[in-house]
Amino acid sequence: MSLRHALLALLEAEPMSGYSLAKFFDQSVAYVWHAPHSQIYPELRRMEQAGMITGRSEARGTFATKRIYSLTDDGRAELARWVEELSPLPRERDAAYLKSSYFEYGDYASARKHFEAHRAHHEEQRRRWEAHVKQLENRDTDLLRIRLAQAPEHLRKQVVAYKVHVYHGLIERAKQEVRWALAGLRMVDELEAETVAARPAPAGTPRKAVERTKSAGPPTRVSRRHEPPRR
Amino acid sequence: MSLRHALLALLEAEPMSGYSLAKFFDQSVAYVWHAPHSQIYPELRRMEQAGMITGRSEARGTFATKRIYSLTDDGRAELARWVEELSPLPRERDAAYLKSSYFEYGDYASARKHFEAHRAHHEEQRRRWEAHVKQLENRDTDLLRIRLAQAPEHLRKQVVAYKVHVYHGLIERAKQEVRWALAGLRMVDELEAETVAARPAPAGTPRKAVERTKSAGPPTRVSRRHEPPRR
DNA sequence: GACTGCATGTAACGAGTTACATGATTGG
DNA sequence: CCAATCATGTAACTCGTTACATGCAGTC
Repeated sequence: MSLRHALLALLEAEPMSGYSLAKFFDQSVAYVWHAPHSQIYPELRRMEQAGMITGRSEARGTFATKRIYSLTDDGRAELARWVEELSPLPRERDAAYLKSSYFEYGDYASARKHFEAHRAHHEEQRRRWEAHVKQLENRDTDLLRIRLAQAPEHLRKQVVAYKVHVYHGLIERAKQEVRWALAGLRMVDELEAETVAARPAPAGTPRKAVERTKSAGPPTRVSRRHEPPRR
Repeated sequence: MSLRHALLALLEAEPMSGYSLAKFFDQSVAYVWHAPHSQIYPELRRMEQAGMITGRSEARGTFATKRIYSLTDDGRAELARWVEELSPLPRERDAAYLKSSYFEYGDYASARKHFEAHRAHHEEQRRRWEAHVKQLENRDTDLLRIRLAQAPEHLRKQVVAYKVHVYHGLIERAKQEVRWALAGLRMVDELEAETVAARPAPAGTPRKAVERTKSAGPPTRVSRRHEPPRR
């Protein structure tokens, strides 16, 4: 139930409406745990039901109202409990790596396209995280300012340090993914070079022809060969 | 829909029952994408409905039967399509890092406990992946042998290479996570040392006493401080 | 005859995604 | 008055988790 606890942590900084919560969420927690507003509003109602937060309606303009939620003691206790508690680390589930395991069902161009996209994605992520960690280090986000203003002096250092450490971790991860993608691209080059070497084409033959050069063997399109196993 | 395509890929190697599928799954794909059998059986039925696989019932002993699924041409096409297709990389969602961002709500011991568990988990993962990649490199798993026996010669190298690359990536990731956890532990030490320095205890005072040494200020247990925000 | 492995499921729930939907307020 | 932004939702669906449930087959 990470969403719930992320919301508790945000409300610990300051009472807010669901809308502001969603805004702050996008600018902070969402870098680590994404959630759309359609998940936030109902969760807030469930949390209120469970007594972790209370909402009071506040006027907005003449006719409209908004609902401001604040933490209850139970909510604070739940937040503390969650932070203490070791949660089981999730099972591995990585769609990109799964697909990469089966690139032999596609061609070299496809493998390259995927590794290239992987690289681009994680470079972008890295940029975003680096920008954000810089803000954190300068204590330059709205949320952090609020939090620091409230935290007792001896905790301020920790408030920043833990978050910075998390973002450094994310950045290193992103770098690792970029390295992995680049190594993947090099690997594809090598595999292709070997294919070419194994089937030497007459000088000047365009690269494309590689697919169907040898005449030996059955018509071997890449994904053929599917008789039921003889046993 | 990664589960579906993982199953297609397994069936591409050899027709199998749901049960064997689940077994092979656990010994291969599950290192990258975990799924329990309760998810596999219904998915197989849906895939049959969709025409990607066909099942025939086969006798087992005198009374029992089992259902053996094989890929159809549509299934093969779907597998090829999926491998070609760029799927959007998933949004970040990391419960452990999220919680780490808020370690200031717990005490140093709790932060240490978490980083320590993180380290242990990823060291274990690394061991498992290293063992598996060794098997892959030696072409020493049942599934890989089947696959290699069927694959046209020019694809064999790729079949192994892509998988090995994936596991190398996972191993590097695990190492990175271990480094992150260790850095976290060092950080906690530093934070605690600073706390001690800021509240100098009489020489000879045992470390434990740090928590309640100074008499100035309110009774400040490390994880206290949860009055509603005064403003 | 008991235990282990083979074989296949259901049901309830929780979490997350995408799309649709509506209306008030504020500032230019 | 129009657009952006504040504000709050619902509905349908997919995916995944956990627990419960059943029964045959082979072997010691």
